[in-house]
Amino acid sequence: MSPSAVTINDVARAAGVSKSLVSLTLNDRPGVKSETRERILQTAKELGWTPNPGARGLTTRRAYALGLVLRREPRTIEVDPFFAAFIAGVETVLSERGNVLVLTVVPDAAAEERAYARLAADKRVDGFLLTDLLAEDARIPLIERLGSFAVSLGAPPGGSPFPVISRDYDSGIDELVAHLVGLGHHRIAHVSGDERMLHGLRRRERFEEAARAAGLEPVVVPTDFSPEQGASATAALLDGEDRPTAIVYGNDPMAIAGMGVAHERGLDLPGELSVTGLDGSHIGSFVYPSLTTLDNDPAGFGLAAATALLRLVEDGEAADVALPPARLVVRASTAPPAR
Amino acid sequence: MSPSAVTINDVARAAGVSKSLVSLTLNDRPGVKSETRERILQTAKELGWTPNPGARGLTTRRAYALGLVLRREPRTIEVDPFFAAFIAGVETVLSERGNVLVLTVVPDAAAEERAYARLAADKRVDGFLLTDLLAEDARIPLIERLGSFAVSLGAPPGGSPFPVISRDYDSGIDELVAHLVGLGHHRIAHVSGDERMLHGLRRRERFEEAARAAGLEPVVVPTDFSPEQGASATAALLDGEDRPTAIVYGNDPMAIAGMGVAHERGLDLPGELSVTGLDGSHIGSFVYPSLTTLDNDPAGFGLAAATALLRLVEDGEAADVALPPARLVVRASTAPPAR
DNA sequence: TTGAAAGCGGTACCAA
DNA sequence: TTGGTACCGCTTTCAA
Repeated sequence: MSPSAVTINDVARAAGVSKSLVSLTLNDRPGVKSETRERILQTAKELGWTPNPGARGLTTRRAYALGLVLRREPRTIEVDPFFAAFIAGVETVLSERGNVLVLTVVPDAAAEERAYARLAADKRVDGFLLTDLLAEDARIPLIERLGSFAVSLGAPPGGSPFPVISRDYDSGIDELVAHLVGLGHHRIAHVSGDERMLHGLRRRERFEEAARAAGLEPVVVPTDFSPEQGASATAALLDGEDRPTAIVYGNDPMAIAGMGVAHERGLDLPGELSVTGLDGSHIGSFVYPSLTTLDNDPAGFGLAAATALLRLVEDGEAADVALPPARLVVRASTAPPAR
Repeated sequence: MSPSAVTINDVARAAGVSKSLVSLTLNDRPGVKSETRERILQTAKELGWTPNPGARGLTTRRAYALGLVLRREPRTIEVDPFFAAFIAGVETVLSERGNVLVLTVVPDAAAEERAYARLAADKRVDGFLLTDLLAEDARIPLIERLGSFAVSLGAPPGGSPFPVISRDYDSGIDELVAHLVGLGHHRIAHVSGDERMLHGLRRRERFEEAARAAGLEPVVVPTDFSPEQGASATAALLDGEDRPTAIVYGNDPMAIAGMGVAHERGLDLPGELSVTGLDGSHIGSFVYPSLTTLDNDPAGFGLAAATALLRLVEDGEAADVALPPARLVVRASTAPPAR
């Protein structure tokens, strides 16, 4: 009934050979006469047989699966625009290699640790994709201790035993600041994301460097990357003295929330306030004014990360990957300051 | 090294019993003296043993995993705000029962069918969570044919052999229309979502009924649920004659895009145009004006769906579930028409 | 180049 | 209440 009732034995019998030969053939191993090999491949296809990963893993000690554990506040669980495309990128690699993605969403650090430990111990996955990297990320030593593998999006400052997939965002931030300065802005603020996160911190640092290099005194309001805090940071900036004429937000959702606050106060955007996001999202092109931002390539990240991780799992080693640098996407939310 | 090097044999040896007893104990089966049972449980805990799902599944014919296949246009892959919380809800159920979620994102119908077939044939999952239900959804007969299980979010009109998780949205739409009518709106339009999708169609139908019941002539512009089409539908409505004073969008992202278009045309919101979303998203409270919408409970859906599906897989049957009705969330984007 | 048999980590049946 | 053993589907020696 269930189409997969067919096993290696069925194939062996139908092809008139032993299980061993079927196994050797399927795994592209030498030592099978090419006629036999053809016949086996043929009948396997006819029967629609595909090896059972569970049974296979019992001897190969593989799960043929990769894990992604997302930690998100239950209060405001809503995943960044980044992830759908990231997962789709991962998927393109996995599906053509018979692997699968195991996704887990956890509410806090304790549950997170349990999730990694459980997935590794039960051999549910062969390795992990590490996103939202923290400066001192406990997951890296944890995964080492668990005897599993990983790749990280971004390079941990302390170094990592695992491959790193990175993308130059610094030059994009330079460009973005130059763009604003070129428009005539002198008071530029940055509503930064969670600075315990590597990309939040790095963006903040680079923003400050770029601003100073342009002779400006950088103003930074740190947040946790949530729209809420993006909104309150904006309110603080707009209600304070020396109101900025441009605000660079750590991500698009915060920029959108910030625009809401500015509109609420009756400001004309971008005339009285220029805003930019970061990590360009789809919805960013449809708000008013449409959002200037730095693009990102979540699918590219997913593809590179999955490829490297699979390679690490299979060959025991894999190289770091550097993706093409982020690019500036100029839309309608930035303009010369009206003054 | 890897903590899970410990197997049932290790536990049996350490407890001084046979594998069989360990297995019986772990599966809460009768016929084990309670002292022995205690001793086994104790040593299992000490050794940190947890049964290997792959090996287990070999005889039980279970994967101890559920599947979620998402079909998304590669062009504009960005997943609805619904999914993160939905998955988190699923997770709460799965994690405490030693199950896991396998997530797949596919670009088109062909890949989708392959994904279901593969997941089922390879016994990677015991059943599927069906979201974004279509009016005539080919996935239901497909999954039956594959000999697997499913639960669907929403009730297929043709009926379904699988449990249905549903939530009354009709009364919410009635409330929403009544809210607008109460404010004094006479020309209310609906930018509907993809009408091949069950919830898109149902919302449209109910909107029309509610409008007619209030003595209004409903205007509907169908879309595919994307912000793009939300934007272009809005442009068409605003530029046409007999411009509506209120627009009900099929989801929040379209409403946000629509507000962008209205702002771009210099309209004052909500004075000159009231707008509402549907399926309340987090970001919707931070745009300007903050979005009136109908709430949703993605986590509740996830919890109910996973519970029912697991029950179906284990007991061969599970009842339908009706979640509490959607409620109106009135925020700042709706007001009396200025005229 | 091929087949037989053992073993991976469990479950299930049967006899003790 | 217990232990022995066959077996799940596949990979991997090892002999033939």
